[in-house]
Amino acid sequence: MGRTDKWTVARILDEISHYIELSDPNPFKARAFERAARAVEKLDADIHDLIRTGGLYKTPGVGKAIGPVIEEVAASGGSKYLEELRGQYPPGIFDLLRIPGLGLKKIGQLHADLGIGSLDGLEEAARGGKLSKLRGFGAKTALKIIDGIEKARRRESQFLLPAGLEVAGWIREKLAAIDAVEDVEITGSVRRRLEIIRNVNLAVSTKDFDAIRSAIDQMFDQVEEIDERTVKALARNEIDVWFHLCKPNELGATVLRTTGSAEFVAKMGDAANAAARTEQELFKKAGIAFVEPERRENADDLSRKRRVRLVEPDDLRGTFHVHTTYSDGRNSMLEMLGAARDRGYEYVGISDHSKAAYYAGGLTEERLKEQHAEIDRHRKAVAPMRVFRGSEADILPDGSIDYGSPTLGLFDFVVASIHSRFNMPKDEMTERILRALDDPHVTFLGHLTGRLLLSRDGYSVDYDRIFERAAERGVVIEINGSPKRLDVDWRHIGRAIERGVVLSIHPDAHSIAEMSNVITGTWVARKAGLTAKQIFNTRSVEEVEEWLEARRSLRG
DNA sequence: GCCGTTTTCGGCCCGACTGTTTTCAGTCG
Repeated sequence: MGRTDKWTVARILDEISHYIELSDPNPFKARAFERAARAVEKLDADIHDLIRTGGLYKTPGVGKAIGPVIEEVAASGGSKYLEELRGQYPPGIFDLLRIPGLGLKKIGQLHADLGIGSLDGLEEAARGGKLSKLRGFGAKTALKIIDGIEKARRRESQFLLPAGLEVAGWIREKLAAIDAVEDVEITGSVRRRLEIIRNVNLAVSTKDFDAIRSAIDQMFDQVEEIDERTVKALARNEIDVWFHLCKPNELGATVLRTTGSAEFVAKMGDAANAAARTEQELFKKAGIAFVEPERRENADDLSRKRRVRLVEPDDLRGTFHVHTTYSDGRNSMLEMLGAARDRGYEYVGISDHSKAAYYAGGLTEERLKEQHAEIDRHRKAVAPMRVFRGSEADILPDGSIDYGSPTLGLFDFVVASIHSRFNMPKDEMTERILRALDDPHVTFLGHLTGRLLLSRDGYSVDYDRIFERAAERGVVIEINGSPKRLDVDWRHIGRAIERGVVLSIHPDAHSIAEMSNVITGTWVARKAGLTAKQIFNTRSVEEVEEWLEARRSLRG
């Protein structure tokens, strides 16, 4: 058995905490497991070493009940206590959390009183008027639940881009190993880097269709033959995978046609069917300059005479908006700085949450001092990479920036974001953000709408007024590369550029792995047709320092 | 369940909102 790491331990403690909250009236018991999970995540020492040296029980939050659970998980990889809890509930019980307004307390109540443990069961009870019998469940709640279930069902056939990429990459690798396969290309909305996808598409060139079909049959349980050249299969994570088979000299056309979009392909006309082994060759034959897949949502780019070189991840020379364990990040300051340096960055901006973001472990002024001292201690170790001290500071309901003036003056940069009071009317929300943009401490405007793809709509704001003001005040607007945010939406970026806004690609990283969110972020910029020059963090460290210095002089 | 100490129970982390209440519980960030 492999060595259990601290993340496994934390995950199990979190799951136990969830189960406890379902049934235990004492909220502090569940919270104790959660706190222990967070404490384990933040451990510097190896968990096995800690147990051996007796340090485990000195960890704050670990006592005589949780301690043995951690020891068991570390030794065996599992927990009998957790197994026992799992046995008391149906396996899909936590699916119900996808319904807005339902938390663990209410889910526990639904299960205890009505035996509900799945979306189907919940829907039946809600439609049958059974919920009103429960304490705390009224008419509005029943309506909200029915609405929530409908939304959840619609989302069942939609996936975030990374899920599609993972499946597509895995299948491509398997297919490429088959002798009869000449070539295989990922196509469809995944190739267009659309933020939400419905299926995965692959174009497979071969001289032996039968061999490919039987290989696909062996790879999947559910396979459906649509026609002689098209096969549909269901991947493990429920994504539909379409295989488009073709002869080698048809690959160019098949890749083009199955990449889409439909509008783009239609505009290509007969050229889309030309014989070619690659797409590049097909474009050449048609006398059309190659259009990047990200730019094929509509046909506009086809008619352009010249193509611009779209920004690429390697163009980024640094980034901002990186979290650490000082607030809700999972990796330490040094680990995150190391991750930035490993990407070859000239600079990185650390920005943990501000103190109003209490739930995210926002930093008090005291902790801020400690953080700045730690940054100073690490400067040499990560040189020549430059470290900027920042904050992801809350835009408070009145549009002022958390911390206020003297403290804000300590930062090299500020990412101003909204984390509370999401449901303000559009006008008020717009005024709130406009006021934030007026604050000379603000360098970047963070995730503009606060949307969470497939789970939460963003708040409504007047984009054009925001873009105008940002341009006027010289505030850079963030492209948040987190795959579940991708905020601002690429569809709005053109309007920002027209008004003179500068954009910057940030990972909003809460772990080392999430530093690669800059890549997803770059795709957003590419979909909007942006070049490296239009992105703030393609600038050199000297240029960025100069810009930040100029901003500082505005603070008066 | 953990913690601390005023040693053996009582407190534990916030604030707004919503829908259900008639004084509050649950959700959410």
